[in-house]
Amino acid sequence: MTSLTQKSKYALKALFYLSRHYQPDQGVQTPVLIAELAEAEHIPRKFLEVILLELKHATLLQSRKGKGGGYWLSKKPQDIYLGHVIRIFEGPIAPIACVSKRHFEACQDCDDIDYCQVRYVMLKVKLAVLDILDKTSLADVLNADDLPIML
Amino acid sequence: MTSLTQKSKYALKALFYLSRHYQPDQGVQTPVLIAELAEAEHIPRKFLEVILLELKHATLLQSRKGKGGGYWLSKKPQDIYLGHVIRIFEGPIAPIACVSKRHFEACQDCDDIDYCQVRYVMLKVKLAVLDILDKTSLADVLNADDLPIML
DNA sequence: GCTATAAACTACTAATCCAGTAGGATATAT
DNA sequence: ATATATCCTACTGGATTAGTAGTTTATAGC
Repeated sequence: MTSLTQKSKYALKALFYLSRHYQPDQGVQTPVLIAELAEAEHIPRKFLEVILLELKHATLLQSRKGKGGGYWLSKKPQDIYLGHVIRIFEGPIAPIACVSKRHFEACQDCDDIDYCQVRYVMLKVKLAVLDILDKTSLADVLNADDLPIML
Repeated sequence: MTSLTQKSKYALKALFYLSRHYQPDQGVQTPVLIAELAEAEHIPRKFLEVILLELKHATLLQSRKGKGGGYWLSKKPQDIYLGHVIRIFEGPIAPIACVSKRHFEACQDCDDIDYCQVRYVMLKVKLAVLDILDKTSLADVLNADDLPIML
């Protein structure tokens, strides 16, 4: 349960990398090469290409082709939320479709959706997850003061 | 992300059903037929067979064959936690293996696991989910006073 | 002991998703 | 023109999901 795909993980790693290279006080950003990013984060290059392209189509990134080209964030790291990123690659963040707001779908086997015990719990899970992912930006994580992680 | 399989959902529905049929003050429980459960909860019968068997092997259920046979809970609904059930069917409840306690595995692409931003966030997600699933029993849900659900 | 009942078990399948890869097309700077 | 670097489409092998089919074993009642 609750598993993150490699694709989403790579996307987040790429965005964190680009966030670290973000220049706050300049309008124009220095592009980062796919090749550089792939090597630095140990992401298969061709796979990363596809991922960055999807992020661009989702308007989180901008790019330029040819010499001096590459990718950069289209907005500030504090304005990019993890929930948004994950939704791009994995669709709705809901353990079950009947608790999704925008992609709601009722279970075929459900008699009374308002009293379904499974739905009751999964709604709580969803809200707890969204409370993290939709409130945490790339910048929040980079500036976190409770690091290193201790399990 | 965070998606529940049909199998887990059916398992939970079956357990809630058996909880409703649990007789608190008696040592001996009245068996419930697979066929009855399948019809009442609209679960494919053969699939449910497999599911109940797995729950039995996980010691959450007991059963008897032949006439007068069926399935019943091997312990009280207040002693069966949702996290346990979900782990039986889906394995570890962790968005990524590097935040799992018992099934820990490091990412191959990770340079410094203690400062990994992805891991940092996914640990928070995991803790939030476990805080619900490992603290909520079947009985807790059946006795919930915040029903019906309002999205 | 025979018969009906009901769970137990093994093995298979079709469809979907995941984690990439291959190869060429297009845009840009010099 | 040429080198550089992104853009785009299509594909592949493996794993997982949601079941189904068919047979075997245990049990209760007569």
